[in-house]
Amino acid sequence: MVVNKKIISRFSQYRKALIRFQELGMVKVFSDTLAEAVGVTSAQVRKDFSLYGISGNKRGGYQINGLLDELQAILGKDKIQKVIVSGCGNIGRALIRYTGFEPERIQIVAGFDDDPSKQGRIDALPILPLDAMKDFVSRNRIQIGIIAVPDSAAQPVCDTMVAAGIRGILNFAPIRLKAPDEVVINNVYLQMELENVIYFVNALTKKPRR
Amino acid sequence: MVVNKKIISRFSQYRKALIRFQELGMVKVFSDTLAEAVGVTSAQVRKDFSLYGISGNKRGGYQINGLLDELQAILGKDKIQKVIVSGCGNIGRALIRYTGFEPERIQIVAGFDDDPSKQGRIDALPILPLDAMKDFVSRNRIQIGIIAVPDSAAQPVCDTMVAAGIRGILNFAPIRLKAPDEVVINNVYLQMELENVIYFVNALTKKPRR
DNA sequence: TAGATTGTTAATCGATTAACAATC
DNA sequence: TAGATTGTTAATCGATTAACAATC
Repeated sequence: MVVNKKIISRFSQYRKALIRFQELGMVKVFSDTLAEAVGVTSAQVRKDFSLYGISGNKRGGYQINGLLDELQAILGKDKIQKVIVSGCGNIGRALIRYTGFEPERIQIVAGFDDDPSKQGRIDALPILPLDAMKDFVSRNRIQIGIIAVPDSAAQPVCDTMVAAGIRGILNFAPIRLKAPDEVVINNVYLQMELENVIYFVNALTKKPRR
Repeated sequence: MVVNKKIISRFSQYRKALIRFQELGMVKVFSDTLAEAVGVTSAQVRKDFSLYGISGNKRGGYQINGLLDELQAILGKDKIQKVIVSGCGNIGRALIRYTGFEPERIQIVAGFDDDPSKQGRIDALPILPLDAMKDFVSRNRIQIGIIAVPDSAAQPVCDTMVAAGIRGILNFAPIRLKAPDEVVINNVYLQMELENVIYFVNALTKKPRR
């Protein structure tokens, strides 16, 4: 992968901050202001932008409107992104019902689960057996999938997704998935994130200063 | 913060891999083998261990048992970690019901939500109003909290947690929380993780090679 | 002993930041 | 014009890796 994951995360955060600024009626912004809002240095902001050929005005900062357009395009916000979810247990169902995606133009269009008791519909969203994935994905030209199944099912589900034509996966199973290089995989390891917090809390309480 | 977040994440992963190895009946392991399982270099593994004073045998690798004990201690697995969840909507409820925490000795002991329709119990777990947090936290000596409330409520809930004595927070709200330096905050920005996948999928499909 | 693996040092790599010339 | 901010280069910082002496 050529570009860094972190710069894209920052773009997401810049975007969020800019939307807030815009709502406050602001029209332009300095690298300094944006940096502060996101918690990075102003050099970082300017570097990031220049790396993507985004330029401002030498003394007037950046036009929020134009800047947002550029970021939207980079992040693929210019069109609605359709996503499927595999595994409709606790996490899967929460994601399906999660209201934070819609305003970001991310739309979950179907769930998949082989447990018949979960098939049918969740809030108007069809929940289908895994068998139906390939057909559904190609028919609707889906590129992105979320894996929210238990450990043991994660790799086979991943294989099914890849075979169905999915190009990018957000994985919640605490497993390192094997997939061809051209498939993008991003892992969200919940226990690990929590363990991280626990470690640092323990570390700080043990040696109070240092 | 003195130590790096990434090394702790790797410790979590080493630990998981070692448990798998142990289940396979393995007794000792080489840095090479462990590295492969986690997807890092063997130098990384040895460096990480030596940084924490963990040593192996010059020709016999590492004893899995002893290694696990050390990692458990570092990660705070030597005792059960009690955690509270604030916000019992989609995400909060999913975390409460999530079965992946228990085997990791992470125990969610209460939920908090000011919506009376959510108060009561979820699967035997008490769901209380935020008012009750301070008392509950100090009585049960809780140090860790999860924030799974909508944007606008996140900062006040964070303040409540800090006031109640919480030392570490795992935050799911797409917001940068403000808290005193000694409070550890780890953010899980779900939209951002998905946006990352979307970006790289788009980037790869646009310029197929490079 | 010969061979293999650790532990650590030094080299490399990449990302962040400081600094400043260009310029509006 | 004087002042302020961008865009970029060079310096710094930190993390990863290569390499190898120590040693079991």
